[in-house]
Amino acid sequence: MRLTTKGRYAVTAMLDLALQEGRRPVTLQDIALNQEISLSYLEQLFARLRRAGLVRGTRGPGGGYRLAKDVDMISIAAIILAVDEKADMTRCGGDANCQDGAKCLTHDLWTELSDKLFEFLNGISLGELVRRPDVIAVAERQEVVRQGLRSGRLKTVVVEADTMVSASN
Amino acid sequence: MRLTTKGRYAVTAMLDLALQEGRRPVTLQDIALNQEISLSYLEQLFARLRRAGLVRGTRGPGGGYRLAKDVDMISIAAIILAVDEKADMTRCGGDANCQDGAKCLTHDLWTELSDKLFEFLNGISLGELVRRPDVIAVAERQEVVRQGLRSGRLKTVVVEADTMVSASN
DNA sequence: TAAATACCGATTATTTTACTTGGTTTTCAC
DNA sequence: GTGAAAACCAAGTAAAATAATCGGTATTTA
Repeated sequence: MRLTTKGRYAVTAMLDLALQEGRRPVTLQDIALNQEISLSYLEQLFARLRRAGLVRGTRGPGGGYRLAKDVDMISIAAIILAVDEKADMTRCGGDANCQDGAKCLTHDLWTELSDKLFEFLNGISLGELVRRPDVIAVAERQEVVRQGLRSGRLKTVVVEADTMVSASN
Repeated sequence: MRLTTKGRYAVTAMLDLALQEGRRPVTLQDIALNQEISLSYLEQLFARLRRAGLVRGTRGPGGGYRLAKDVDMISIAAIILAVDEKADMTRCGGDANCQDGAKCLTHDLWTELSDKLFEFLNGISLGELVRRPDVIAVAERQEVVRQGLRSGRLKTVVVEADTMVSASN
């Protein structure tokens, strides 16, 4: 189990998707603007997420990405594993024998810790994070900003968004 | 909160120290052989660990490193934070405002997740890992191997160690 | 048919990780 | 005191991972 900014990008992007489930698919362009990350890098990440069966992409105008499963069936661990390399991290080649034949103790201890960490992150789903009470309001505000970004009128729309929020509350 | 091989090196090295608490200090040379990692890189990691107040070094022959606190007072999280850079990972510069003035929702969600992860790793101490029942025996075997490494007779000593283990049980 | 999107592969730039080198200090044992 | 074993230190380099760039093709909608 590894956890780097790469994993963070993946998780936050997936959160982005989760926050808009039921609406139209989310484009990578959207996320790229949102997350301030290059479009092409996102494509690379989403290629992995798709291969891992976590998202489904639809092409053409109005297309984008949707979650491939229910938000509660997607764990943080699954997302991180999807974008990480083999995540070997053991240098003992997987078999529990290293150090010239003697069993590697610290390796075992690390593996145990790593397993605990996996279980922990595997126990947290996207749904769990997204269903927080205070999240909804901000999500709606973001939806407005998002539409603004799409129409290309950034600066002004942000201001409009602020007003519209107090209206929609 | 980040978790890379760098963190793993630090944690396993600290485990190495924890396993030998009460005996003579552990030299980085020892750990370098054990962990198959360069001595100088270990020095860099231990410089951070020392600055973080997690280990104490004593110079001269017979010197080495000891834990600066009780094994139960050293959390995995503390070790990882010690060797990591500032671990910013937010790209929002710490203040919770980003995305052109609108509050960054996914950033908040990530922060929350990251906090949970920290608490989790902060709740696990070196002592907790090291006190596992099956650990003791292997630790003793390792002690023999370790002495062998010091005397430079690696191959033979590993075989000896195996016999000595069955004797010492 | 044009535009918007996913999808793809190769290359490059940047950053981080890990190693190398060549020291100095401190301390122990002789 | 002298020599060796260790921590300590700093600068530079190599290797790997991360992130960005470029230049496309394939699909779908309007």
